[in-house]
Amino acid sequence: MPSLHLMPTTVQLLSIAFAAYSIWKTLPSSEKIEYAAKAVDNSGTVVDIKCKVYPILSLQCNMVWVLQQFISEIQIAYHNIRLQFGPFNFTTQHRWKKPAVTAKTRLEDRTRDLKLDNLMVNLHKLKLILSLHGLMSTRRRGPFVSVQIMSRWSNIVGLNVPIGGFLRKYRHVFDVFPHPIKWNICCKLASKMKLLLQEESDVIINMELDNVQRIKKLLMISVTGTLHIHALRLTKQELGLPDDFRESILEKYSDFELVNLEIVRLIDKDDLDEDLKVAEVEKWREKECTEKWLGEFETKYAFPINFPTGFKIKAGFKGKLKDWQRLAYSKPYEKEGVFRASTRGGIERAVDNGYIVVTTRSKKKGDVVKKVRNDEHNHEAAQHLEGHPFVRRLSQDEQKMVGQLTEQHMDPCNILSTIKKQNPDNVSVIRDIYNAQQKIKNEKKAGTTPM
DNA sequence: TTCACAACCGAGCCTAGTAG
DNA sequence: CTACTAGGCTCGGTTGTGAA
Repeated sequence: MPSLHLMPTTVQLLSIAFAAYSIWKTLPSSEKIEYAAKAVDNSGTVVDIKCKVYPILSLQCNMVWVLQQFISEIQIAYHNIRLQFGPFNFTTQHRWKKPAVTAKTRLEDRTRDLKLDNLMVNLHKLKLILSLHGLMSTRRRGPFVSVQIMSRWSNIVGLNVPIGGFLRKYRHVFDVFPHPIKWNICCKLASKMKLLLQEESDVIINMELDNVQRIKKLLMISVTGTLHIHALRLTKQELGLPDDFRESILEKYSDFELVNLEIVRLIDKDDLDEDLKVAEVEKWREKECTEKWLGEFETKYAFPINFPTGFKIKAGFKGKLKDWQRLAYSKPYEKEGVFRASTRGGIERAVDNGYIVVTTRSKKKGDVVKKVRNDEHNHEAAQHLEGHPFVRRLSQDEQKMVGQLTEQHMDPCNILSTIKKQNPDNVSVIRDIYNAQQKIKNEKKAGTTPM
């Protein structure tokens, strides 16, 4: 059946059929057999519906069957009067069902990278297991924990299935056994998993020198030459740093200096090995130049790009990609001069603290929006984070405060300044206060709506 | 028949744009 | 400054499918 938004007449047809059905079902049985009615369509035209609904058997008189009868009759009627959209009814407002953006259409539009999807699923499982292991290792009584106690950790680790099933599912990780004396079910790490954890900690110890190089490179990229230790802590898993990297690396090696408890600095940045200042991508570019005979113009700012399986390349995409690959940007180890980000091809490209920033323009009704949000994208390290909605988010206490101050009829701008006074680190903007007020109002409305 | 996995689907949250 | 809404995103539950 065609979708409604493509067939506007179907909307009218169905609405008239439903109207006819709602009258028909209230009629006594004797009048139901031969049913005649007049329905009025959206344009005001009266449509005669004569329909024989027979035989009156309960099985055949269900809603769908009767509606089918009406629809076929109305189709004939419509054909006869030739109701069409046009000057006759063009002043009336028609609202078509807009194409729904559902998970289905989203999935259809998306190019799935199954490898990455699987990787993320497995990573999620691994994190769950590791957080369970972390909780298990905090127990003092021994190398095993009662499953009953573990079941209380479901909320802590974010487990949404019963713990018993989860432990049984990963038998190679968890060893479930009855306690020899108490006979309650206990759990300990399987020997295979213990070996894996030991192997991982050995690898981390052996990687110490690599980790030193890695942190050095990060500090070289940093515009100020310093890094927050908390930032390193947040990415320690990705960087492969040990838990005690502050003591075992930052304090141990004389290349680093702790400015204070939370900031680390690189000593004698200029005396560093020149090889360290070469990004891996430069090696790839050199290879491209020599192996593919590409010019410097083509490869100077290019990056290796891999598309997920099944990625559909649209017409003109390759050309745009080629243009984008040529856009200049400040390289991470270049400190001299400030580069002005180009806006050629509707795409901006710049390096922000060592990360590549790519901004594509939003499109509306097929036209590219000409507005450039920030023409000077290349800038020094952001001192304020208002541009990032995540850091602007109000805490629960602050949201509560917005609610209380709104009830006291305080102006949003004053609410904002009050919050900022209480918490000088707060980087929220007036927009966030409006949104918070809107949210509170919606919550109140939902509470008063009779269900 | 059971189990694991992939695909599907919709609810809900949040941000930001826009008209008035 | 408010009200409304589009769009992006995540999450959790359900359904379909194929292998053991």
